[in-house]
Amino acid sequence: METGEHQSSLLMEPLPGSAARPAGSPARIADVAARAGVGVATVSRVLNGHASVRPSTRERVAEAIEALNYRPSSLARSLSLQRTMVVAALLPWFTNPSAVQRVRGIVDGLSGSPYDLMVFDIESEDRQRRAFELFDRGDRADGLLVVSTLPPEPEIDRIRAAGLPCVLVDAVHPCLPSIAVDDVAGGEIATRHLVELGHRRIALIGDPPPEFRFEWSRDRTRGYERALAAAGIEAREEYVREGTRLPHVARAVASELLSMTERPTAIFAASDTQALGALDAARAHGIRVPEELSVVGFDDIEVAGYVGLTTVRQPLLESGRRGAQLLLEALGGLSVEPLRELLPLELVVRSTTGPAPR
Amino acid sequence: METGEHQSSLLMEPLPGSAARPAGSPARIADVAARAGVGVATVSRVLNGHASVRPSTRERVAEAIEALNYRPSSLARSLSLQRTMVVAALLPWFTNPSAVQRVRGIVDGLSGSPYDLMVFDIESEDRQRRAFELFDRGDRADGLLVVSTLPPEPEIDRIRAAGLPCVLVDAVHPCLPSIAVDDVAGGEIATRHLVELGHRRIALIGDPPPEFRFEWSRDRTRGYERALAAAGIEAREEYVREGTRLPHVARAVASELLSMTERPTAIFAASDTQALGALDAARAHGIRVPEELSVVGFDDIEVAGYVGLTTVRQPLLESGRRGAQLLLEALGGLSVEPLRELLPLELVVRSTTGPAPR
DNA sequence: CATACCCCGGAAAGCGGTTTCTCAAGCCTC
DNA sequence: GAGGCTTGAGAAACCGCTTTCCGGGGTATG
Repeated sequence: METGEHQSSLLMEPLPGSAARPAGSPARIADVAARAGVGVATVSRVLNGHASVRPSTRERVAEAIEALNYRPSSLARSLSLQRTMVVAALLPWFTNPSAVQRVRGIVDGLSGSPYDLMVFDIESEDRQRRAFELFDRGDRADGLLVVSTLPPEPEIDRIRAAGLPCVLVDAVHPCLPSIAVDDVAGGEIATRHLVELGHRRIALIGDPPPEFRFEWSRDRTRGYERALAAAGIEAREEYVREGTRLPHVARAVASELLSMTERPTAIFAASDTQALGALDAARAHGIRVPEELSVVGFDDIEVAGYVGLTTVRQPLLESGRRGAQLLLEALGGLSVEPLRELLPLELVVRSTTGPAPR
Repeated sequence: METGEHQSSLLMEPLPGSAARPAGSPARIADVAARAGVGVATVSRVLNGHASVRPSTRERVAEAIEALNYRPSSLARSLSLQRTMVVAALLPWFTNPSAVQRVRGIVDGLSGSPYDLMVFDIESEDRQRRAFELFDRGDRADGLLVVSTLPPEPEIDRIRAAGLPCVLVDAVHPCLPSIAVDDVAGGEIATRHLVELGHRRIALIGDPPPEFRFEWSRDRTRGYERALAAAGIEAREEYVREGTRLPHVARAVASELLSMTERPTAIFAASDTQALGALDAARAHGIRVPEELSVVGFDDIEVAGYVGLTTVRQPLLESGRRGAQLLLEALGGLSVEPLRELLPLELVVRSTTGPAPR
């Protein structure tokens, strides 16, 4: 008796055709094949419109697919094909206004292409690690857009080793193509504007030091210092502050500045978000803008227009679009050199800057 | 001679250990196993901390992993495990402010959980179809959050058939748990506010008819009509307009309203975005707000505070957070009934509404 | 000294597809 | 009517990992 089921395969084989599976689980290609009375290869051929399948056979397969409400597993498909038709965008703080704008550009640049976009948040160190674990082998996505952050060095190695196309947006690395702006120049433009308005006591609110290896805030600071030097103004350490972009943090930092005995007459914020915090703080202190205090931001996010914020505009949307285009080219087989592409900056003067108070 | 290589496997086997592969491709588990002189099963055991592996063996494997810079393919892993540790959020217009806010809530609700979030845009019909093709079998993500849209009916069937946990946010369906607000009540609140200020000629700017099976705009319209009826005000068809949320569209629609011979004294916009468009249009027409025109929005997005827009606040962030929580519960094995959870609404009066002009 | 048991670790069977290889028909031509 | 070519379709290898199953070698026990 026992020996009767030694191999078992012959006994089990006939079953899987119909209701043999846990019932809850979706149909597999084998189920379809069984129902249509053909081999799995044929079903696959029908699915992918490959080669020649006799119309009558195709019909039978189509019916089986319909009847079983079958849809191939995109995961298994990707594994087999070594291709996902997905590109991933990895970005920290992906809910902040400028990031959103870049994503919008990416969506735009990808529209019409056969690739789908997956956006991945890497708010924390932990998520960052996990994001790269998911994507750096290139099996979850065919291409990567890394926005406003730099992958850890080992990840860069892995990405290059895997031959995974990757474009940086708002970040720069010698080994990878990137879309960015000249942050030093940007810092200079903003600061020079203030200098030309007669300001001498100019403060700066920057981002905290490189979490996520994020360096542009430092570059903007360098531009700020350079512009001050050019105007023969002494850079005062106590006028340079750092804080995250969280609204209340930015406000608190600005508030400190405005509480100083010799308070600045102008503030250059490394982002519009922080500039808005500064405006808030000024209002709270009863300081009039721009009569008593000038504020310049950076980015030109949508709100900036609404509140009349003077700012350095960078083409956020364009950066995403361009990054997507570059990535598509790389995916299309064109070899993209680690080119550093710079987008233009532009001072947008609105109503938060004015002549220095005398 | 020919017969010598009949099976080939014995001849080929020894090679894959080292440089046999295309060189560009990342190491596989077999490569690690070969280098460590163990079987793949052992490598897997080491990777997953499973069962007992002799320390010395573990060490050898670890070295091989290190040397080859190996990382398991998350794709293959998911296929084998039938689990991805990823939840997907599908949403249309995911770059619009209220959606962003909800996503922020989702991120928040998921933080601390072992699940990663993938955000997927379904701007167009096409993308929507593709998104569900990717996710409805549950092999790309373990759970779904569908935001501000309703999956097509066949997709809902498939999702349920696959036993894929799915929570709706800002949308309602009898078969799925959902987080939403009472849009009818919301429309009523906004409109009643205007009525109480003495307005009689109250216009409405709503969303275009159900693309993506999106119905709340209609509900808000119903609330608007109900409030008018309650006040004994005749609903005038020409005061009810529709348009997308694109800034210039909203502005154009509002502009039409403001050009009417008997123009409305108040506008209720079905979203803040559209309300902002209306404010823009008013400015262009030289119409003072709120003296000559009152405007009420819906959502209370961040900008609303900055520009002083009166609006009906819905807990955007909370909706995302709650949705994520519900999904996590479902993923944890708790059976979540298709419960319709309603979040509270609140009128926020700022400076764009005032007494009707006499 | 032989037997039982435990600890390790290898072989192999999935997971759900795609694709190559191979072979059986069917058709055409000479 | 036989041989070559095309067409159609199944078997099996493969994508890269997990896990079950099973056997070999060591130690403890009778």
